[in-house]
Amino acid sequence: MARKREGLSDRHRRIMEYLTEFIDEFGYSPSIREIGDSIDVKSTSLVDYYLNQLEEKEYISREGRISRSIRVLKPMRSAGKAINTKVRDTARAVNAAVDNLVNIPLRGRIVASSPIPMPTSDFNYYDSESGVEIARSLLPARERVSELFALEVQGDSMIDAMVNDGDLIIIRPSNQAVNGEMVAVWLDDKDETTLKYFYKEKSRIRLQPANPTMDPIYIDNPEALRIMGKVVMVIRQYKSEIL
Amino acid sequence: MARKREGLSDRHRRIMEYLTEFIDEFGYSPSIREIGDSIDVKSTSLVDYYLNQLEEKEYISREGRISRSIRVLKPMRSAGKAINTKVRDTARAVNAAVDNLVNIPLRGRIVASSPIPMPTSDFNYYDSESGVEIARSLLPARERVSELFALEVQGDSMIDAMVNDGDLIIIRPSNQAVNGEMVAVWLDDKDETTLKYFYKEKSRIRLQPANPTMDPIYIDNPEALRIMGKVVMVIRQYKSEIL
DNA sequence: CTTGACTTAGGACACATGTTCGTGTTATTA
DNA sequence: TAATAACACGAACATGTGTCCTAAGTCAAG
Repeated sequence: MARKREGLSDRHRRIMEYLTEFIDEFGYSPSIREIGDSIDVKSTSLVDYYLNQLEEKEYISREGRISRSIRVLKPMRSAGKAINTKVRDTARAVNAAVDNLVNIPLRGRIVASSPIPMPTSDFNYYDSESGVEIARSLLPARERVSELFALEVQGDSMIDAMVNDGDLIIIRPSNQAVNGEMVAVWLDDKDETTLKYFYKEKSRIRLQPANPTMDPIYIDNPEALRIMGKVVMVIRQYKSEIL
Repeated sequence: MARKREGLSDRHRRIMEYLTEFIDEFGYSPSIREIGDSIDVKSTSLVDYYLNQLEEKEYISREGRISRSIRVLKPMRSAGKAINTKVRDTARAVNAAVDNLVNIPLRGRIVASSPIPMPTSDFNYYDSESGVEIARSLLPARERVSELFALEVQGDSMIDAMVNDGDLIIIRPSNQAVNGEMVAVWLDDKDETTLKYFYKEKSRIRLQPANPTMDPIYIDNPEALRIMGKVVMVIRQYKSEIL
């Protein structure tokens, strides 16, 4: 059993999954004792102990002395067993369809100087990673939600794409693009990932920065460019210190 | 006082509004006594009585003996009209939607060269259908959702705030700010609205652009600056032509 | 007027639920 | 090995909270 102070222990993760699913199903949060049962912990104080840690790490929030007041800040769904995965996925898909809510897996960070971490062919990489919840109404009508994934931008290297440190970008994997689409591309010669508007011209490819004050890049050799996916959305959150 | 068995009485309506707003704001349902206070009813039994009627009419659902387990099936806001027409779906779907999704009114466009259209003191926010739906999990924990509104940015004039033409910005009205917060301010001398990080220094105010390559603006006279609100989120959508 | 359905109060009651304290156990580090 | 921090249990406690019983006021119809 791990004893490090950083990160979440297995118990923390199971609690987060239980909370996420419980609230998703019933619409209100479970009691401390119910949480205890779900992770085979007998004493309410221990659950309280874990909940305080989760609150500390800002995975949940709750109001003192108020029953069932837990709110999940970073939803976490269980990967489940291989068998259950499909069921759960369809269940989630159905839910999402009616719900208007989709959960997009957060696949890590993206730095300009390295390639985009793509989904390993392995499919149940939903792992107990936290995801980003998006209202379906914000996405294009027929977007294939199940393919989407999210990345957190690290560093200021994409300011010419009007993307800032800490921004979330939501991407649909694809190795081709239509003119005018915002794509994530890997440039061989520059050894970096950027976000640009894609335009195929007669004999070259033009990559246009989102920032209108900046000049386009021209690529003559189509081999030197690898399209990783299409950018569907960029989300920037500002957390206020005090409320 | 009406005595018809059909329809909702004024009290019913007030309870529904209270429930809708409370759950929208806190993410969990109020207790019977809290509901009682909100409509000036002292006895819990009377509230229970009303809640049973509302449950009978399928305006809410709740679990026996479980605290704060009320779920709103037909959301109702102060304006009086119910929003969302797709409420006829299964109770569960609606619950999830109501709990996890918040609808933020889209109040119009914002141009750098004109002040931010603020909420008319009048309370009928929810009149227009157009709103932006956001998963609650994307917002700060205790954000007072009911105050938020969204604006669509028009023009390229805010690129130094890393905000593009067509972006949605979500704002919480406020006339003051804490150091480090991203605020929407109106600058008297420049006659324009901008989004900047706010820093109050000894004798002046520093407005720092989000774009790290750009220089800050210094304001010596605090009167020349009007804080309109705090920026909570920026959303940029890329619609792809073909799917 | 009488009846009965509906509405309102007040409060007792049981138990659900968050909090806290004391104690013991396990792992990490000095 | 000893010390310390993190983890774990159980029980006592206070109070939050839903339920239910009694009683009474209000209004429409017979």
